[in-house]
Amino acid sequence: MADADDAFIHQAFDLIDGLEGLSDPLDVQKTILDLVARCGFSYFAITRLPQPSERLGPNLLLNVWPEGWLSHYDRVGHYRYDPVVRHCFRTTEPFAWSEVPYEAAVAPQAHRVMEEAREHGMGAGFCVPIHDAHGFQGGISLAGERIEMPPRVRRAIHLLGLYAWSAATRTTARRRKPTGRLLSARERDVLSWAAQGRTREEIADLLGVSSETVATHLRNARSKIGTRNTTHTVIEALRLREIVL
Amino acid sequence: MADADDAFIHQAFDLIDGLEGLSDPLDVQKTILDLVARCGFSYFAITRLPQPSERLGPNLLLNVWPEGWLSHYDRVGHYRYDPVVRHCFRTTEPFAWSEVPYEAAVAPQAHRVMEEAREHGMGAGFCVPIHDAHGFQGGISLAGERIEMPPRVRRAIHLLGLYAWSAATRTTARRRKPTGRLLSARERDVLSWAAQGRTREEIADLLGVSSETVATHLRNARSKIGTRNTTHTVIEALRLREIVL
DNA sequence: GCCGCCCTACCGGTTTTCGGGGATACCTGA
DNA sequence: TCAGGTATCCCCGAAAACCGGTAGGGCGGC
Repeated sequence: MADADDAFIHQAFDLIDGLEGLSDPLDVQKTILDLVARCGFSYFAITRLPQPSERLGPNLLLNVWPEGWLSHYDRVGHYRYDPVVRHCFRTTEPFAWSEVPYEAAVAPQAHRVMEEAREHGMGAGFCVPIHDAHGFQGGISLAGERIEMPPRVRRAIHLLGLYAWSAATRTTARRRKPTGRLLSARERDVLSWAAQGRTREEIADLLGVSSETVATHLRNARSKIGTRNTTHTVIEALRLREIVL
Repeated sequence: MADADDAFIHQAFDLIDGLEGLSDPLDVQKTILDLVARCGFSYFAITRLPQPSERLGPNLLLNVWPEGWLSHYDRVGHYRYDPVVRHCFRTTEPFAWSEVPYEAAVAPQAHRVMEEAREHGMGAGFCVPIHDAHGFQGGISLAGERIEMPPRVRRAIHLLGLYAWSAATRTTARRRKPTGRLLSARERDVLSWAAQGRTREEIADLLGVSSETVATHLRNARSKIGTRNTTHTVIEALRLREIVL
């Protein structure tokens, strides 16, 4: 048994070595699925974190899901209630779906997501959350009818997930649109200064425009993001990654 | 050579298995140092991310540094310029110190940090950044006079670093003070609502106090953090982890 | 018991922001 | 060509935030 585990580990390391050379995301996908099939995984996805208003679909870097699952998931809006997604915000360590705590009584939608996943042939799953300096960014999800994953194999898959993420972002980078910005450059400038506590007059001086212009930019940013005041706008712009720090 | 690598990986996985059972941080420390010594590492540390005004010392979970290095590092304020620390904000992947890009010409302080590390017997190093849902949280640093680390070993150390972080935070949790808060509970409440774009009146209603009280809390929070207005205070409070989301 | 901090509350005056109107000019893609 | 987005500027009244000082009650530590 331990021998089988070690064999798996070594193959996972080989796979990680090989990931660097791949340039087609489909190769990444196939290579990984071949290996993890041994643990009972038939499906998997690598995805970026969608914004609350977005769908999951456009944010998937790679995915092999059961027929119709993704479109159903997006149509019903499961993303907002998926307990696996929620758990990604709370932990940095990988986890099995079965380890995710949720109260079916207080979160019926969460329960429904898991039940429907089961009906689609995903009775068990494993997730590796990905975080960076700005917080949660995405994750790797593996799923199957039933899975068997000894501790050491689990850790190998953890590591594999991290490098698979790197490989997936790298190989899909060029075909992603340049992050469909919501705000204009000037609006982001203004909000960045506002985040530093500057008043309109100060920002106007810093940017070399009139304070009326700054007010207009703030107003337009507010209406674009749909926020209530400057503080709210700055926070949301940060969350939407329109501005940094 | 590959056999030696595989032996290392095998032992690293054994070590990770063993980490879960440890309760004394010094055991964690010794176990890890024993293994990585094989790559030429003599020193290492596991540290939380200090706030810009803080010193590194109190944030170290575990550390085995050369004599006098830490006190020197803190006294000189190296933390603010350390290019290794800076790089942790830019990447999620582990990296060797030698891979950190910095311009000695434009960042003389950064150069000085690296030169002084070398003089203290740390000619080479390796760092595993740790991120969570709130961004960069800390890292594992390994250092030695000269190091040898084949790619597969590097990845094993990557994984080891992640679990060492978990073990270190777990085993040192109880002896850490409850994060010396700057703001009071009420001030944090008020700022959390302000981050959602609420006005003083609305917050007053939500908390069941008068809007004058809310104004006082905001004023006190401002003066404690040293910020210019509510927007600035909310942003800083987020950065200081006084409030979340 | 006193000191410091927290939570609460009030006031008057000043500064800043908000909301809703405008307006002109440029550029880009349909 | 023309619509739509961007960037710039202006006005004004209303709303909100900021500033400073003041103050009572509670609670924990020295």
